[in-house]
Amino acid sequence: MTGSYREDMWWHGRLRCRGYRITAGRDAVLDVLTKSDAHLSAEDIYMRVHRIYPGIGLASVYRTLELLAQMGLVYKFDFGDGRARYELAEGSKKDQHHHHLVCNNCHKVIDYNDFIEEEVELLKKTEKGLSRKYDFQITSHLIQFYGICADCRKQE
Amino acid sequence: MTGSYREDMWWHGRLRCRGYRITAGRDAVLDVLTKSDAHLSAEDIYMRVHRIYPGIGLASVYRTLELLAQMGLVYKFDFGDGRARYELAEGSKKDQHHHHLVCNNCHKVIDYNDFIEEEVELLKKTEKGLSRKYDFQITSHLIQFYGICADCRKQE
DNA sequence: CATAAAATGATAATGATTATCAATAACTTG
DNA sequence: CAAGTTATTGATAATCATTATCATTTTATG
Repeated sequence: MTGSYREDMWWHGRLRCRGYRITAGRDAVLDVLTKSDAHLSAEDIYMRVHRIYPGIGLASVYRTLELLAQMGLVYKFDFGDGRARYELAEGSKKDQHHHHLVCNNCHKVIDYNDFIEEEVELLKKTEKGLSRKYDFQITSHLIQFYGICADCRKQE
Repeated sequence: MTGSYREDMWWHGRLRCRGYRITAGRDAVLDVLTKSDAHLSAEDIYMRVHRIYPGIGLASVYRTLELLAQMGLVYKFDFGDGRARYELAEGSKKDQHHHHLVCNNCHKVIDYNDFIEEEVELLKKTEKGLSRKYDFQITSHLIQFYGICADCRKQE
């Protein structure tokens, strides 16, 4: 009944309609991102993609991630360990909106979605106000908390 | 009447009590940070410090900034242009608490403090809740909005 | 299938940040 | 205040994530 609709192909239209082409490498990167739930670096992604599509080069992974981030399909984060981390934007998957708790010591990241409704509500309002006041077209936001995780506190 | 108290020496105690030494280089870096109101990169700071204290090396600027950030006297930001940006933590100066609006295109940064009271209030509450739930000692937070500034929108 | 344009892989280049290490300066103690 | 201990420094080499280059291969299209 569902015809030829493929759940894992939702991004094809998004790419196509902007003139980008569908390639095996891009498919593989998105596949890895869809199936992983955590904060992968470009190299993490490269290694995972390499297993299912050995032909891919690291540069293409970077290029794809850059493109997807530009399009808003992927979020790019800096958790302070010297390399960017990527995750699929929500809306595309089971994932719910969440923010991050980052350990300044071991750089571990905890996802949380407590208080998210209130946060998002306030952010929406703030966004609207800032947009008008500063004539700025806001497309996204970032909230993170920093500190020391339980494990790191024990060790000292 | 104010005796020998020097407004520009408030950080000496903070360093001393942790066993760090007061040096001309550190003084100069803090001086530059205190007098500047914008988002300087390490090299920006190096160049400005170099004018008043030519002996300093770039590595020392990096080391000092790292130290100050570690101590919480300085905030370190990533605005997406490939280099870290630093500003003096508030509390030390005229500066008021503010957050940032970052242009994804030209990487310009606008400071704002509209809605700050509400934001801070919510953050405080969230912080408390997260601390308990995840056994995480939170020391700071980050909020940024991203989008396209008015100038960049005109140009396209 | 032929064509034009986009995308790729391999790799060199870039550039911010860090590590190294001998020399120097800051604090401490007598 | 001199001597000693140790943190700090400057110069520079090393690191390493990310980008640029470019000849070659793929993709989409008619």
